[in-house]
Formats: sequence, C-alpha cells, structure tokens
Amino acid sequence: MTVAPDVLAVRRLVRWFDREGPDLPWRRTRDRWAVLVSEVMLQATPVARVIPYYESWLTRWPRAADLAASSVGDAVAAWQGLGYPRRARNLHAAATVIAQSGWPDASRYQDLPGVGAYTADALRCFADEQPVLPEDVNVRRVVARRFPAGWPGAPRGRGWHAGQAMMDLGREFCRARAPRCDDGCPLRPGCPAADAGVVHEVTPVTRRQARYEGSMRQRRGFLLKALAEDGRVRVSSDPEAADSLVAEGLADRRGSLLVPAGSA
DNA sequence: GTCCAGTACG
DNA sequence: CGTACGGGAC
Repeated sequence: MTVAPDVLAVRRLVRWFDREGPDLPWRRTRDRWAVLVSEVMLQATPVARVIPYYESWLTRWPRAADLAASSVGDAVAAWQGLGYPRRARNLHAAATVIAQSGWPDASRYQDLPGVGAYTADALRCFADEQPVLPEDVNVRRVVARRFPAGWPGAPRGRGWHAGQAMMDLGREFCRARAPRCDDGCPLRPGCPAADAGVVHEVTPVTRRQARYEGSMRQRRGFLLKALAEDGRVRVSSDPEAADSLVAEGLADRRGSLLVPAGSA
C-alpha cells in the first residue's frame, strides 16, 4: 500500500510548521471567543498589525459577555487603527448574541454577524479542531499552485496544524507576485507550478482599489478618529460622512453632534 | 503606488 | 456578481 505524494507533502508541511511556525499569540489558545476575535481582526489586516490589538482586546474583554457589556462605541474606539470599523461593530453584535444564547452550534457560525464562509471554517479548524481547511485568498492560491488536483486532507488529528501551516506558507513563501519557492519552501519538492514556472499565471489579479485620498473612507476614518479622541464631533464638519457612519451603526447622532454608538 | 487571514450589500 | 469598506507598512 503506497501513500500518495501529496499526502506526504502535507506531512512535510506540518513538520515544517511544528519546527518553524511563528509563535503568534492567538495560537496559544483554543478558546473560541479568542479565536473569533483574532479571525475577525485578521480579515483584510496583516498579522503584525493585529498582535497588539488582539492582546489588549482579550485583556479588556476576556469573554464575549465582557464585550457585550460594553458599548459599540467603546469597541469601535478600541479598533482605531485596525481598519474596517464595521468589524468592531460586528464583533460587538456577535458577542451580544453569544452572551444571550451561548456559543452557537458549529453549523450555525455564519449566522454570527461578520462571520462569513472563511471565518466559519477558521473557527471549526482553529477553535473546534475539526478537519476542515479554511480557504482565504492565500490558501486558495497555495492549493491552486501546489495541489491542482485538490487538497489531499490533513494527517489525522493535525488539521489545526495543517491549516496554520497553509496560512503561513501562503504568506511567507507562496506569495502572489514574487513567490520564494527556492528560499526553503517546504512544499517546493513536487510543486507543479514552480516546476512549470507558471507561478504568476495562477495568481488571480486583485482589483485595484480606488484612490484613498479624498475618499469617503478617509472622511469616515477622520470622524471616527476624532470621535475616539474627543468623544464627540460636529455633524456639520462632514454631514455626508456622519450620516454614513450613523446608517451603519458606527456612531450615533445627538442633535448637531456625532457621538460614539450606544453611549449613554 | 500596492498590498493586506473577508464580508455584506445592491 | 460587482462594489464599498481603513489605514499603516513597504
């Protein structure tokens, strides 16, 4: 009985992770709330920037019920600098659901606000240690290049390690534009994309973002920053951006002032 | 100027 | 299915 080469490659990947995988703070816990916080923070935000926020959030709000007892405005203010403040609002809303109804069944994770297909799978893999592979853009790229026949699955009981390893490998070696195949990638042996030299063609082209300077994003961000620092802003300073924040539940309007959401 | 562990909305 | 959403880092 022979073992498929791709299965051996995944074993090699997991051994590499055990040996050289970075010691990120959220990897020291299987606490489901902590995993949810880290995953939402990591949505569209680089690892290095998340670390200090993760530690301060878990210190301030160690359980979902603790965040649920704070206001949305406190969550949004503590998010300052992480980007996409709706994720802070979503996390607060999810904490409220969890505080009221308990942690949901694994099949209902996507019912939590702000939890989509990726984050639901990440919770199953990293919190529940179920044998699923969370597919973010990096992991999809690694699978497309290295396992064109499909993900062969993780060794029994090593799904968590395999998932973490695929994330790290996608970020460190199998990068979108300039992959570092020959710089020690543990999946380099037997990689069809690297062998064929078609690595760049496999990569989906990311859509160009609109100019940030002068955008509604920047204007909203400016108001939220002032809100976090001063606790209030004149609506008249940017009525359009203020309305947009209120419409999304990221701030409240009190007369001519914009105030933190849910503040007393 | 480009990139970044995605999601929700029309 | 296309689009909007932050802002620091390289």
